[in-house]
Amino acid sequence: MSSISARAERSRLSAADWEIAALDLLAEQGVAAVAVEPLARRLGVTKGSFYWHFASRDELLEATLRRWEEADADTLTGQVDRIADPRERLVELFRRTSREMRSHVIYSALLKALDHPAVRPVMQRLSQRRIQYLALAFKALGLNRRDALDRARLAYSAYAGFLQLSLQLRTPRLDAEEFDAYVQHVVDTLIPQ
Amino acid sequence: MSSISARAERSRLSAADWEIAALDLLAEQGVAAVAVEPLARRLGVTKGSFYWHFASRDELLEATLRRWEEADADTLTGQVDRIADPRERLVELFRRTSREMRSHVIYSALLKALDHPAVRPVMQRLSQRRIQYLALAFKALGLNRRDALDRARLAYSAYAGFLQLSLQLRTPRLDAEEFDAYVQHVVDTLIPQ
DNA sequence: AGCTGTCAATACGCTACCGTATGGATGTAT
DNA sequence: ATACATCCATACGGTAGCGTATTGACAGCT
Repeated sequence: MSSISARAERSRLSAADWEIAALDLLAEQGVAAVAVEPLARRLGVTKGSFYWHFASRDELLEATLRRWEEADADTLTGQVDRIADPRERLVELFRRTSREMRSHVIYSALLKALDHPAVRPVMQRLSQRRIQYLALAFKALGLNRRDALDRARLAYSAYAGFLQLSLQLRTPRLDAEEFDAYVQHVVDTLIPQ
Repeated sequence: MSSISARAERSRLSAADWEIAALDLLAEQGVAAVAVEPLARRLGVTKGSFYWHFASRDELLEATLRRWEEADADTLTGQVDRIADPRERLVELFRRTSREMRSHVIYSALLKALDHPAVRPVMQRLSQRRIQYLALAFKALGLNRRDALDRARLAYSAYAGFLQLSLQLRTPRLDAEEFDAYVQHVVDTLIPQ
């Protein structure tokens, strides 16, 4: 029998469940799509549940971004930090960055919501950290302070811009081979020696 | 006398007036802010007027983008086309691009709305044209087809990314001197010789 | 003076979302 | 078995925007 309810099996939800679902939605449809009622529909509950876990939509957004920043944010640099040779480390960072995906989708979605007061500070911190990391790496390659910082800005801008262009614009998609060639070109152009 | 109405002097409006106002709003607050009722308030009329000139909000958006694409879009390349030396032409293009402003604000706002069906095709055409232009310029500098196209993609990505980062993120703002130095660094890094 | 076309005001219904209030269901401890 | 805390449903009121229908104001022409 049991017309108990549409969604059986799923037990009750925690705040974390909402945050994870919010991040999924964010990745798929952007910050604006992270709305209470759509999320509730997606989770098979009503917003009566939501407002038990969170005080407001903004609180959810902030929690979601916090979670993302802590967990997902800088796994990449961690992965290459053990590479001793500075040039190899940079090259490998570029390579890995070019293959990561989900993280970039979210980053790109957040890039489109920089006017939102909950998003901007997160992205400011993140960009700052990453640019500093790059600047350090370029300094290790022999560039002076000035050039290293400028090169880091350039590389990071190229990264952000490419994301927008390829993920959002769906410009004539590069196939795998073209893409690898492009990454190689970027490496050759932006990394000294 | 005359409590005739709040807004006196202003005569009646044309479709073009609405498009221009829409572009202003777009530059200031992004695509989402181009909404009928706020626009009407701003123009000191009600939407009764709007729906005489346009069938829908989308029609306004498309008209506005068309206007922008035709008028504002590629004035820059036109300005440098007469420079004979290919390297000087590219350098000058970079320099001028770095000083233009309003056009970039709009471009950057549109970059954040690439998921909108009225926006994407415009930006696709524009990016395509600009990347092709850059690729040609790099070929004139002696790069082979492959490298020229990749370099064009890289330069254009750096442009788009920098816009997002500096206009939207309000990252520790570069002052004029730092900015000029950065542009010079970009020129030195991306333009061969 | 009256007609007609152009632009605008008002009033309305509709959708999608936010947030609140209140009560119901279910598990766990006693 | 009862009591409490936890999680959820339902129903409500509010805002902001879209789009429509109807009527009004005014200018130019005849």
